[in-house]
Amino acid sequence: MDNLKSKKLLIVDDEVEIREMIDRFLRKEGFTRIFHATSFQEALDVFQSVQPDVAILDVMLPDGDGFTLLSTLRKSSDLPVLFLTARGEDEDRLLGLGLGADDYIVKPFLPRELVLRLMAILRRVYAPPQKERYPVFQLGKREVDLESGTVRDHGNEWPLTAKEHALLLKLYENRNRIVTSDALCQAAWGDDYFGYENTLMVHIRRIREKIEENPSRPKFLLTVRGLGYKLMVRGDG
Amino acid sequence: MDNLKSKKLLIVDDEVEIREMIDRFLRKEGFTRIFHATSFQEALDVFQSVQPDVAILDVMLPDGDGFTLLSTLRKSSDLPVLFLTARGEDEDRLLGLGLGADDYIVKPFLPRELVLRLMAILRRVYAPPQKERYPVFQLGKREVDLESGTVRDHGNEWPLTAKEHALLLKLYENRNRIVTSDALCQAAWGDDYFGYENTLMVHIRRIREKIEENPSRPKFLLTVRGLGYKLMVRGDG
DNA sequence: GGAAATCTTACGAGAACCTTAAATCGATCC
DNA sequence: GGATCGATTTAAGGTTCTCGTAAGATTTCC
Repeated sequence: MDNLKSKKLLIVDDEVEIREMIDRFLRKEGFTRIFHATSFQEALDVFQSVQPDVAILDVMLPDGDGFTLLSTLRKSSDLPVLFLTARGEDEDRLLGLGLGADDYIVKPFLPRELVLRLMAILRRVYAPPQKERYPVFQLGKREVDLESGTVRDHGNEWPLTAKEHALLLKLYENRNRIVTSDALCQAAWGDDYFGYENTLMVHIRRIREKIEENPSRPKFLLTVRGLGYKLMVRGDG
Repeated sequence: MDNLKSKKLLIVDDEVEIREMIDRFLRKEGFTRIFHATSFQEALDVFQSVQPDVAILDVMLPDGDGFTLLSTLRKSSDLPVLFLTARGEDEDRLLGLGLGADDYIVKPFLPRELVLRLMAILRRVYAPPQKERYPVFQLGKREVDLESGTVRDHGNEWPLTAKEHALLLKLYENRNRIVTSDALCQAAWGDDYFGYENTLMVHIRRIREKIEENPSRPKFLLTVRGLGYKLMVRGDG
């Protein structure tokens, strides 16, 4: 999330107070790379030289308007743009958004709102769409889907609880290797847990009841006496 | 996008210089099929013969006004229209837009602006309707249509509220995966929400009442204790 | 055989979640 | 500028299910 705040911003507005106000507020919010431009021409120059990641454009500029600037920019880039304007009429809004602006703020506005909308744009454009955050893998006939938190086998389906999910994730991340009981406890309870040893065993048992055909003779989640446990997974790396 | 520039334009204005100026500028922008009319009557004739795709109408004409012309045209067609006028009063604007004009430009104007607004109209009217913005999917017997914001089952139909829509969208975007309560709250309320945990639960319940046959024994929108919720959807990827 | 490590099962506390109703908010219409 | 209606939030009591504990059973290894 915070890497979004290291993106390069370009503010184009001919009014110094507004620019400074925005700049101050954005810096207070954690943005560091803020560039300014006062006019249409200067905006194009700065755009060339700094290659900003997002622009905040005033509609009214001394030597042209923001709409025209946007459509000029759009010929060579798809820079995300937030419009800033005193004119709040619907047509203007349509025009701006039709040209491919990403958002539109009418003056006067709350600085807070500007930041929120800006962050929304940055997230939308630059935040990598997180897919497949959790692994899905096969254990013999059964599929362990940490994505949806279930173990499946034909028609059967066993849901995993939060603790089981955390433990299985840790085990899978270290698959085919020994994971100490300490490491497992840490994964499920955090650093500062001092419960009974037995608690972990009970959870291991519960996991085995879901992933093993015969929980008492485990084939995948194996005990390593004196050390911990290991999850044997073949294939897929 | 460029095929929009092959649309037939009709310019109705009694001042030759203005017509010529617009004509020249539009041709420079790539428009090729531009027709002219000088009066109310001529406009109707040209309209009959060339069947333009969009019209730029001056409000003041020697033998009538643009508003009347528009309402005459509207009897037999829904030709998109951009008004051009020296009178910028709000009533005129309202009158024009009320009659179904698509946009309104006050003289003097930047030629650039005219083009932009014209393109905006053309895009709006002639651009192929962009495909569904929101998903429509099946949950058992019921169809969840986020495009129209309804859940249907045979004759029955349940409308979705704004919050329900936002939550269902987030859930569907992450279908078959666990979505944390935090992520759901963020989707429905934004980053800076500090309401009660319970609020989310109440909304989940409402959604279940619409998408589940037995809301108390959900089959699709499932709770994952300690983690969040998941919407189980089969098929379609 | 005996000690240590691990397994297994059952149960209850309490957290997490559900449910319903009432209060509040907000838009729309007289 | 109220009045009204639906959407949303708050509130409070109820329910369910996870998790941790305990205690006896079993396995392993010397």
